[in-house]
Amino acid sequence: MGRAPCCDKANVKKGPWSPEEDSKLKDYIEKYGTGGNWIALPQKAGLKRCGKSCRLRWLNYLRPNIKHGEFTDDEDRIICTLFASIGSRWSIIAAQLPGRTDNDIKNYWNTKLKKKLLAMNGIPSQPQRKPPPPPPPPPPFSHQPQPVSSLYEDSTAYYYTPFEPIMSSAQSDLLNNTNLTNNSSLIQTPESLFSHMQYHPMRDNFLMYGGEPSCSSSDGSYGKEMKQEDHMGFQGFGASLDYGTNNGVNQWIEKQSGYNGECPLDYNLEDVKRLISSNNNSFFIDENDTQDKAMYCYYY
DNA sequence: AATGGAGGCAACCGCGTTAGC
DNA sequence: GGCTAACGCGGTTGCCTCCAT
Repeated sequence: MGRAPCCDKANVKKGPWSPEEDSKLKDYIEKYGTGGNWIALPQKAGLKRCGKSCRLRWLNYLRPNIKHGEFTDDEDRIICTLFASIGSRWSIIAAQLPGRTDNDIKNYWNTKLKKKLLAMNGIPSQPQRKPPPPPPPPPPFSHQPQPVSSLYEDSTAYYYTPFEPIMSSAQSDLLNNTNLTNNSSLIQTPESLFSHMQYHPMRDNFLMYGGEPSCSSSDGSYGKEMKQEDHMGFQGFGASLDYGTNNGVNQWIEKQSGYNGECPLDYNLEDVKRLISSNNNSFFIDENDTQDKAMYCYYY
């Protein structure tokens, strides 16, 4: 038995929005707000649309202060850096880019930025090679012995790479043949990154992202406070982060997830993540440490 | 000028999560 | 605590435009 439809599909208009519909929706929301109920809104506003469709239209297009058009270099950097550390969590990334929506960023990444990054490193956007043969199934929780990762530290937070590269020899070759360190313009230091992001490492036991309501289609949910008890996993490559309690200390906990297809990325995407993360030497890490790193935060 | 392919983007779909009862 | 409706998110689809042939 499938999920009940959110609306009566037969009596709902689909497809591109007309200016009249836009106007109706905008006028209604500006007058009455969303009322916290998107399902009921289209009827009240005189629209033959699904509530979800109205919500998406409002959040991605009609809302005030939405930015359309070219992304700046700074925005490119933030997207790349966050993608390397948290993957395709577009709503979180969008929360760091005022005026941008997650849909916008997702489209931009998929159509332009990914190619731009690959091109910078001389990698064709479509794989020219056959995918490596599937690795033998690893024993449960098998993982290359890893040195204890040191942490990038500032006064309040630590940054750590959650994705120790686990790669096939072909992938390794790819990286070795890729001169990344000369092409790090898309990458930046945590200091500059977080200063741009208005990152608030700690405020009254809440982790804060963003200094103003975001334009993500999460309706600002990621610009809101994340309670400590929230279990928000930051998945990286080969590992993920969970916010939880360890020995009575609330902290981001690294969880090994292995390279087993949980992250259904194609090779290009993985390549990109490695390209970015392998560049971490120049931006995410303690200068005195040579290990790959990304973001990892402990809070006390 | 016609046509086919590629790229870009808006919108939809389905599922996990959350909140209210 | 369980159920259900609604929300939020990421992946995917489909349409439109541009460009090369």
